[in-house]
Amino acid sequence: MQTFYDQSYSFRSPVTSADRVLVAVQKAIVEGDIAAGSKISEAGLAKQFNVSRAPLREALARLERCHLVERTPNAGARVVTLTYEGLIALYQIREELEGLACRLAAEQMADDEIDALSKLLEQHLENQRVREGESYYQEAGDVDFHYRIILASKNQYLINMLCDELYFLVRMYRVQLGMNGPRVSRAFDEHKAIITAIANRDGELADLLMRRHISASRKNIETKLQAHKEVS
Amino acid sequence: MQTFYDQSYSFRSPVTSADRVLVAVQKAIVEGDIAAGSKISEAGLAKQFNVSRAPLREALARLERCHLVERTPNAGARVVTLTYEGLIALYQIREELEGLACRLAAEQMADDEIDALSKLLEQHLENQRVREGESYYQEAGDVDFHYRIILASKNQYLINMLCDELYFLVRMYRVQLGMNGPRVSRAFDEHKAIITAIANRDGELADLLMRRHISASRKNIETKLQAHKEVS
DNA sequence: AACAATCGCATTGTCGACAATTTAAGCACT
DNA sequence: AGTGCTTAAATTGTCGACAATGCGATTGTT
Repeated sequence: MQTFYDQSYSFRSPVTSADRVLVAVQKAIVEGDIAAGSKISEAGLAKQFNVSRAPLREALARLERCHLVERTPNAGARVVTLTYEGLIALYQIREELEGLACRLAAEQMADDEIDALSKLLEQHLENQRVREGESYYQEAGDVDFHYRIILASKNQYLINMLCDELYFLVRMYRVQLGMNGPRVSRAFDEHKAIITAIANRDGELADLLMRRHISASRKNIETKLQAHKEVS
Repeated sequence: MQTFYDQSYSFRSPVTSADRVLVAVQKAIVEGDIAAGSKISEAGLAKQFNVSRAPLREALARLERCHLVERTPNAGARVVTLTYEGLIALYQIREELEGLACRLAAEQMADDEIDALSKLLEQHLENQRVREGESYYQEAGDVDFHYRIILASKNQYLINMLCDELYFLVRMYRVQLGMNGPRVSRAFDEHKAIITAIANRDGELADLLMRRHISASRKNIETKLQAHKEVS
């Protein structure tokens, strides 16, 4: 599938070995293969990926940039922990920035881009029906949907912040706490409404709908996080 | 003067030599001592600061993080150039995020913090009267004002994005394009109105006023940038 | 003279070793 | 037993050298 990921920094094809290590560790953290809250050993990871510590440290710096690890001088790096406060803080910002992205997209998106996005959504709906219950496709589709709108905003800082700095953390919450049930089909409807608003060049409405969409998504994860806390 | 800068990453006291190089190069870029658009030589800068290339590259990675340099793999780093489009994009985001910060501050700021900020503003007004025309103090005062509100939001991502990632670029536009004239005294009035709204716990109004304040600031710099372009 | 390919130089990416700092284990002491 | 100090191991920060890549000049061809 043709995506536009390469327009953002994190999704360019990895050219250097630091790039390769980055995407690998990123995936490992997001999917929980490297446990949340665990300490990261530079020597250990370097050995594991057959690189020296130099490119690994470069990767760590970028992981810090997208809030997946926290580093303290002379003490090393830890994988972040998923907390209620962090989730709220993260989604507060997403509401503002993605709302803005929608407003800008409604103004700047070309007609054929809107058509393409609309078709993409239909396609996702098909996939969803076929692969009922498998949340992976929904996840990828949702990400793709949000990405396209963000890229359509044409604001380089907005693109950088959302696609490179925040989205991996968003995915980490989703992957590790899950998203399922009736929320999935509702998300589709909300996506459709947003596209309609953009197609009508109604930036204000698109903004509002996106904020609600994200707010609803947050509430869904909130309940999961609550359940998760009660267990542990 | 007691500031709260140490709560954000960029303003912690430099412990490692990479930290020292970072703040030095940051200042040099913001103040134009390293020209905008110029290429950065790793070996050259390393020699200039008497460090090896390792900590310098760490510093470069952080400079990229705060959008002061742009790196391309195997080709090196360039200092960013100040453009009209970049200014608009930057301030679009500031409006959203600092508006949010104001809303959160109005909800979460302690009464004595509000008093302190109010007193700080009076103090700035005094300094402003004494040192008429010198924009440095105004600059520092404005930065301090915005910082306190951002920190009061208690949102770690918001604090990180605004204080660590965007503010150096904002300062670069201000320092290199200047801020002066009647805008200075108006900014004071706008600051006062914002504090009043926060003191009244009116988050919605504080949000609106901050957006307007930033919008006005943007317009001011826009004209400077236009004049600057016509010359060159 | 314009263009293409090749070569050489400069710059960036990576490595392994050393220095500095933190952490924790061991020991003395209360 | 618990607490504080001392010391050793482990980890991070830094360095200088080498490898790989990109850029520019030179040369040869049309």
